[in-house]
Amino acid sequence: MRILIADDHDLLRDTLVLYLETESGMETETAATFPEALEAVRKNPPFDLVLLDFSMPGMNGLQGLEIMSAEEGAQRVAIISGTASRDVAEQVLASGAAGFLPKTLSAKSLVNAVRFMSMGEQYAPLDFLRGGEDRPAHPLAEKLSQREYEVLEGLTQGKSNKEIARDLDIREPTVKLHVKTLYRKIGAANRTQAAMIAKDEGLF
Amino acid sequence: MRILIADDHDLLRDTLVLYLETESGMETETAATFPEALEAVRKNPPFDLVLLDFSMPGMNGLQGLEIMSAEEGAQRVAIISGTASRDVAEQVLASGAAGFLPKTLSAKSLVNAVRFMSMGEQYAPLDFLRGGEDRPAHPLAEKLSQREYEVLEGLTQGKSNKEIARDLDIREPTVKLHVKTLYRKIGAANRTQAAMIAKDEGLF
DNA sequence: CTAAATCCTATCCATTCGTATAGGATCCGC
DNA sequence: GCGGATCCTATACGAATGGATAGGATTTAG
Repeated sequence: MRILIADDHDLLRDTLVLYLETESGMETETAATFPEALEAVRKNPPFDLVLLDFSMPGMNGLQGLEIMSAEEGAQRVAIISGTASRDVAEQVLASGAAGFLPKTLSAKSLVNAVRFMSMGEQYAPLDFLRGGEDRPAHPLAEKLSQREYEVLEGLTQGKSNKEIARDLDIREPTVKLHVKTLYRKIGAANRTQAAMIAKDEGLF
Repeated sequence: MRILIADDHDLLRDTLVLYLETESGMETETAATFPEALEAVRKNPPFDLVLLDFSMPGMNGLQGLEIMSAEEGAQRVAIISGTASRDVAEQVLASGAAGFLPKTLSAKSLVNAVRFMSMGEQYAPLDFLRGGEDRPAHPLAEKLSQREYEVLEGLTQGKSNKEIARDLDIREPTVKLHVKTLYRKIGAANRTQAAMIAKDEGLF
């Protein structure tokens, strides 16, 4: 069982290698950047499982996942992330990844997850995905209405009011109202601040 | 030697505990949130060193550091972070923290750093602080001129062009030019996107 | 049912933003 | 010294944003 661990955090790599090799007898290889990971997969295939950090140098989020998934030498690809939200996790799983692992997982759970995934299953911590179809119970998000929350999401993507209106199928003046009211609720002075606040709070 | 490790990433806590206890014979305690850490420090003092994750629940960046530093039971406080930039690291050290540890550190370096700090020294990885008085050698930041970089910093703080102009002591039209050119360089369509990109890249 | 709360829509207007365009200053390599 | 590149400044204008205000629809509490 060969595993490639790509993460720019040395600390995390050290841990994973330690646990996976000693406790599961797996063969591990590591990379600190996305290009390094790609090189490893091409020069030294095949890997049963490739673990990619969602935010590491050269990895453009989902884009890196797509590229790695297309590699011959990478049987299965999973994403590991310390900051990503439920939204991102769902996108990752929808893209056909073998799994999504938040860094809040314990070492033991992680080893189990890796075993699980290398058997061909798709893994994600359930409590991470739970919460119905609406929004997560976030301290800040709770103050916003459904619409305002959706508008805020558009803001964080740098969209204009017009684009947001189109996406949500409402009129632009309405969007502007929601924008203004959500500024008050979260304490932002303009759209950029609103987006930064949302980002800092870990929404989206 | 008693150490408190506060981080919402189970994985990291497991690692640190493992390394510090087995390799250094230190006594460790853990917490997953800032309030938990505070409680531990109050109920079970004293700790020779408290390691705080810069972005964990309840910790408001530097604010959490200040609060913990004021605690009797916390002899020394250090910050550990996976995303923070050089700017943040400098602020942390300026606030009198015992050290700043990026998560890109290897497990071995980290154990050494903890030992170093618990001897009363101030620690930070040199290559993290190096780079003179200008900007870090960031892949994205390198493409920007000094001015553009400064303007981008203002953008990430949600400032208006006028405010940025005042802060940098240049005219507003100039700011607008810098804003426009940096859009092209980093691939942003508007100021919010520029701010989000800068944030994602870990600048500031 | 009535009233309050919430959400969607809308108009008006001042400010800010984004872009085009252009002249002048400074520093560099040749 | 003389291009050439880079940076700062500036003007002008259309587009987008932010704020005030108000009416109608829907839901919820009493």
